[in-house]
Order: sequence, then C-alpha cells, then structure tokens
Amino acid sequence: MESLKIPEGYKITKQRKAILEVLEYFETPVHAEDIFLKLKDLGMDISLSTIYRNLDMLQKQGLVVKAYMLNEDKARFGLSSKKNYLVCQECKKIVIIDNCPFEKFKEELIEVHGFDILGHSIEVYGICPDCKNKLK
Amino acid sequence: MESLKIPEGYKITKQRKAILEVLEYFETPVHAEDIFLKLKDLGMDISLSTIYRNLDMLQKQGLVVKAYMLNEDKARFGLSSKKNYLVCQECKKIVIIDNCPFEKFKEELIEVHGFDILGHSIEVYGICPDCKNKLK
DNA sequence: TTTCAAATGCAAACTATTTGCATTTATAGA
DNA sequence: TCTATAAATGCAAATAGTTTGCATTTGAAA
Repeated sequence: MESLKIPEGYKITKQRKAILEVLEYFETPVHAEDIFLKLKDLGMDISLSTIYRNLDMLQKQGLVVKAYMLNEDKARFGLSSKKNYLVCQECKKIVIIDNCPFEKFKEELIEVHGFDILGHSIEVYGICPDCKNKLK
Repeated sequence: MESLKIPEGYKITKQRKAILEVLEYFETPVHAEDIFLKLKDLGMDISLSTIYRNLDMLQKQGLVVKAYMLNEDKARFGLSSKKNYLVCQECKKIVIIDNCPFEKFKEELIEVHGFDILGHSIEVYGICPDCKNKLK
C-alpha cells in the first residue's frame, strides 16, 4: 500500500504532509480538532485554519470526504475511499462497512429516477457489541 | 392520511402546529430558515429560536430527523418517515428514494459487526435529469 | 541563490445554533 | 368560566465551529 500523494500543483509542506498522515492513521473520519490534537501530541504545532484550508482543498480534489454524523454538529473528514459507516449511538464508535451493499442498487436507481449517480454515503446507527454488554 | 400529532405532554401552540404543517408541506428536508421564511410568507411571524427548540423536541420524540447533506454546512430537518435521498450536485434538488434498498442488508450487518441496528441514512449524489439536459 | 506565488499563523469575522430571561399562553382544576 | 402555574415564546446575547484578511514565511522554478 502506498502513501497518499499531495495533488499536482500544490506545494509539499510539512503541514500538508502531516494532515494526510493523520488521516491515514485514523481509520474513521475525524473532526478538524482531532487532527489538531493528534499533531500537537506528536509535537507539531499547526494552525487550525491551516487544517481547515487543507481539508477543503483535499475535499475539492476528491481525496477527502466531509460528512456530518447523526447528532453531531461538527464536520468529520476522512479519506474518500472509506465512506460507509456503522455508528454506535452510545459511545460514538465508528466502524467501516467493508462490503458496500449499495452497488447492487445503483442500476435500479438510475432507471427509476434518471439520475447520473456520482457517489453515495451510508450511515447505519445502532449499539455496538461493547455497549450492549455494558448496558446489560 | 392523517395529520401529524404533537407528542403527548407538550402544549398545542400555534407555532408548534405551524412548524409541523410546514414540515408536512415540504417533501424533502429543509433548513430551519426555510421554515421561518415559509411561515413569514404565510403571514406568520415566529422566532427562529422557537423553530430550533421545536425541531429539537420533535427530533428527540422521533418525529423529525436532522441531517447534513454533502457540501452543506447547515442542518436540514424532515419528517422521519422520509430519509433516503437522491441529491443533485448541480441544483441541490433532493428526491426521496421510496423503496429503501437497505432492509435486505440489515441481517448481514448485524451478523458481521454485532451491532443492534436502530436506524440508517442513505444519501446518493449525482446529476438530476434536468441538469443533465442543461449541461448538454 | 534568487524570486515570487502559494502556504501558513494569528486574530478577527462570520454564521448557524443555543441559551438566559422576561413575558405570554395553554390547560388543569376550582 | 376563571385562575394558577408550568410550559412555550421572543428577543438579545452568547456560543462554537469554521472562514477570512493580512502580514510573514516557505517551497520550488528559473
């Protein structure tokens, strides 16, 4: 597996590289502040606006997806390859759904609604096994 | 089809009734401000905070779903019966997907991840037929 | 090495949403 | 029907996430 590349035409800065590395490190989408805190943990001071500006650029370039989860009021950002999630209502844990069930329905949707489908996002809410045990 | 009821234990105010009526009127999820403007249009002055407070209550009571669409930074609110959407990237038109393809995969997800599934949300992005024609 | 547009950091601005509080209103009970 | 009272409303101020302006720094092309 090779590391993500900064898009053509954009300078390679240590902040930019660090943001991408953090996004690769986290398995699920995170808040801008999570990136800020993780980098601070690693001894790197970076401005939140730099983080937002880069996430915005990466989103426009298609590398990053920005999404709001149910009952959350701040955006999460994640690498665009991973975008179907199971979210635990109790602990907010997020688990990636590997085999996306959606593909099989694409054709059907195209036929019924006449849309050209560019992408999709699925979130499923429930209680994860850990919380289920704790709640017993 | 009967009209939505204000949940048990909550007073019937004209603001509350109006908000529910507007939610019934709109076919797709709307911003708080859309409700505000629609009511103003109808000659009713209502405070935005009243709208937010009621939407919050209705959400907690399960009548309303709050969701953020791709590339939008403000919440939309809609009746909880309708929650799978096709969103046009061009004109932002939102179309409800009637036959939710998800149910068939519920069992599979429960088995693989051990989650108790409480709900889900699907958004599909693309270009609607109208915009497709205009772009030609 | 020099040059300069692009990127960064900081502080201020912005915007959707929430909250405190005084006032109004729905409704249960007299 | 009238009254008492908790709930709901409206307004203005507060909040929080995000964006922006601008001075400074930095990557990379020449």
